[in-house]
Amino acid sequence: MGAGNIRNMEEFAVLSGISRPTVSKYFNDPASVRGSTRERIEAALKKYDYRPNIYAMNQNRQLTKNIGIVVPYLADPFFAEVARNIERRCIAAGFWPTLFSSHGEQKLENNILDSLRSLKPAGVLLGLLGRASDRSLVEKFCRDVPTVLIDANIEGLGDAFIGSDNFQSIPLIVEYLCRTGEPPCFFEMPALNPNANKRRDAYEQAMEILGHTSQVIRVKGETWDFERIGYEGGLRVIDAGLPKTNTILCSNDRLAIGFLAAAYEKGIRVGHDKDSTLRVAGHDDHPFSRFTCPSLTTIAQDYESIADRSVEALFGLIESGKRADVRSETLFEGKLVMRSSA
Amino acid sequence: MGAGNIRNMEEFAVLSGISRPTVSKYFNDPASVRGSTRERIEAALKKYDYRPNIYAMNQNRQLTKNIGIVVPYLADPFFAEVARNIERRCIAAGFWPTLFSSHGEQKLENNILDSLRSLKPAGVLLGLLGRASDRSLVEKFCRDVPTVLIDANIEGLGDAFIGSDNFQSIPLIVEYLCRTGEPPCFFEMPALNPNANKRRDAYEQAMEILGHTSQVIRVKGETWDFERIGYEGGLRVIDAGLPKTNTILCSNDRLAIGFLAAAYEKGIRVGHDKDSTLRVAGHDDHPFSRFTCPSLTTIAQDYESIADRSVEALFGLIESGKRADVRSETLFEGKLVMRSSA
DNA sequence: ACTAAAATTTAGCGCGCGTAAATTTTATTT
DNA sequence: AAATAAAATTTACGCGCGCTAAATTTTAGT
Repeated sequence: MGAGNIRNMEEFAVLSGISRPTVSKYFNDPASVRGSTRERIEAALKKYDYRPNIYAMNQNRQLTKNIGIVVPYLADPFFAEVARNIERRCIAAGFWPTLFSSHGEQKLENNILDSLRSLKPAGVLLGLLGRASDRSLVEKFCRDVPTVLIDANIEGLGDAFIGSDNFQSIPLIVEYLCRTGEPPCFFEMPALNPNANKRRDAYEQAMEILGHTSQVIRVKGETWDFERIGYEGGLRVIDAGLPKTNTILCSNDRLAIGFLAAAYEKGIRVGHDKDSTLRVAGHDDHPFSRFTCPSLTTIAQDYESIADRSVEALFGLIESGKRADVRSETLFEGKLVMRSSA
Repeated sequence: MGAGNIRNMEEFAVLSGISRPTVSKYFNDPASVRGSTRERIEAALKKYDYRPNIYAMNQNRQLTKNIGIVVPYLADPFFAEVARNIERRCIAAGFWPTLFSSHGEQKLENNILDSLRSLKPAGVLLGLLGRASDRSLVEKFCRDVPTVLIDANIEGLGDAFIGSDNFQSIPLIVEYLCRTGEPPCFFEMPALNPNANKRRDAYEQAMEILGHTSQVIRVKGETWDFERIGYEGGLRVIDAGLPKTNTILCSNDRLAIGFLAAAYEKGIRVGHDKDSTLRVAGHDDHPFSRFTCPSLTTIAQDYESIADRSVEALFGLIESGKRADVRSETLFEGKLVMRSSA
């Protein structure tokens, strides 16, 4: 018996020998019906391959099973990886995740929030652009929809924040670099989001504690093509004469990838060995950092834990049915990944 | 006047002084109502900020304004880039694109097709896993939903295919490599989709025409972590003694990135200059290929044209209201991008 | 066998909108 | 200005399911 025959839940209910309200209950939560009932429904399901009309389902529901996942820039494999992990967990929990990318543009981010409103999601995992975000618009959104912020911690926004602890990870790698060679200068990322400034501040703090002088390579612009910024910045730095140190800590791996390209092009050997004249380190453990030349010493963020905790936090909100009394912040520690570049 | 006041289209219609069905018509196509009517509705829209309930909208519609975009592996920036371009065009045309990634897994791909069915999309842009796809399931899906295949051309599936012309691009780069140095061997990608075999075949053809002997470095496995495969393959090839040529054409850039990492690690200098002992080329012009060490000579696929043409093809299908009589195949030519690696 | 609790069924309203058919308004022509 | 066609609007109905309350059946425990 094919699919197209069954037009609605009523028909399917008759065919499965169960009343429609019970079938409805089953689709809302299979565990809410008796085992024997569940079996009969599932037997009919295999036989007739019916699925409820999601539009009719969600129309009169105060809350859907939808979950929005928003990332600022999907072409960044870091976010692709985060999104993938989150997606999987949502599906496993019986939700419908929908992935959106702002592609670095405020206009798109605003459109996404608009669309999300229409989707009446049970909750949203929101990776904001940061500085380019429309603060008041996002604020309004967060008031209306249970929201967990990820990656970029915009003060006061959302019911919770899950991200990485820059003030742990940066000192960790700064100390490693100082132990094993010259104290690093810091190649900052564009000030797109709070992570940018936090990482720079964490660097300066760590350097001060260790008794060294900070040295920051500043960056203009607000674009997300970090490789290019790292590359061009690298060329500039190298042409203008290297900083007073042979060690460069990049604010993230994508910058480091660009920087490595510049160094390579300029014939400067990068690495922690004797033959090298420059050390370069990154932050994030970007999926491709294992395959840079040389392989990149960096801080690994725990994608799985971040995804786990984010989804947990959101589900907590959803299940409680109320909004968070206190905005919680969960920061994960990064792990030092020692490879060849520093 | 705030937002929350208006509960449905009826209320909004009263407030705007237009009948509900006309308002409904407006939301379906603003151009379908008289100019004066449109102005009154839009004035009310600014004043009251109402938006229709998408679930109620789509419930009784034979066809929604949804468009599904499916890619096999979103963590690959190539697909992220394709998806971004397609998304933009769909939005511009007033559609609701939804992005899905199979993340390399058949089970996920099947789930996505399942979900898509429920979404009743006007059409789908489908980048299939390829060999890992459930052919009969996809076939069924394509019968039910207007579908344009992208990237991976699975024979007979979908109403149209848009992709790159491997039999143009591979000979192009093979000839370039032969002109400028030793004839290349070919580092194949895992046989995940038709592109894998086509590129290898195109290589062999091109070599034969040029009077050279083909030499293929074969690869086992069916995973999407091409960098790792390129890296491990690179180590193997280098350790076992290089092939009879100093030139390696990789089936795609991600493999090349891994290969470059292996070469670097082994202290082998890659490039087209005199000091180098190895040349490496790729295919696709991956967003990061500009920043490899050395920068990667490759074939650029025209992302924008591919996105344009895919969306055009799908809109054609949607507007015509009927399915394609003949399955069309549109192949875009690649352009040679000469950088430092070969 | 009896009882309380849990699950299911019956019955029926309402959601917010699409849409066909009937009617009115507007634009065009004579 | 009247006639006619075309466009816009109104009337009226139905979609598929959520949800609830009351009635009934089934299950589990004494």
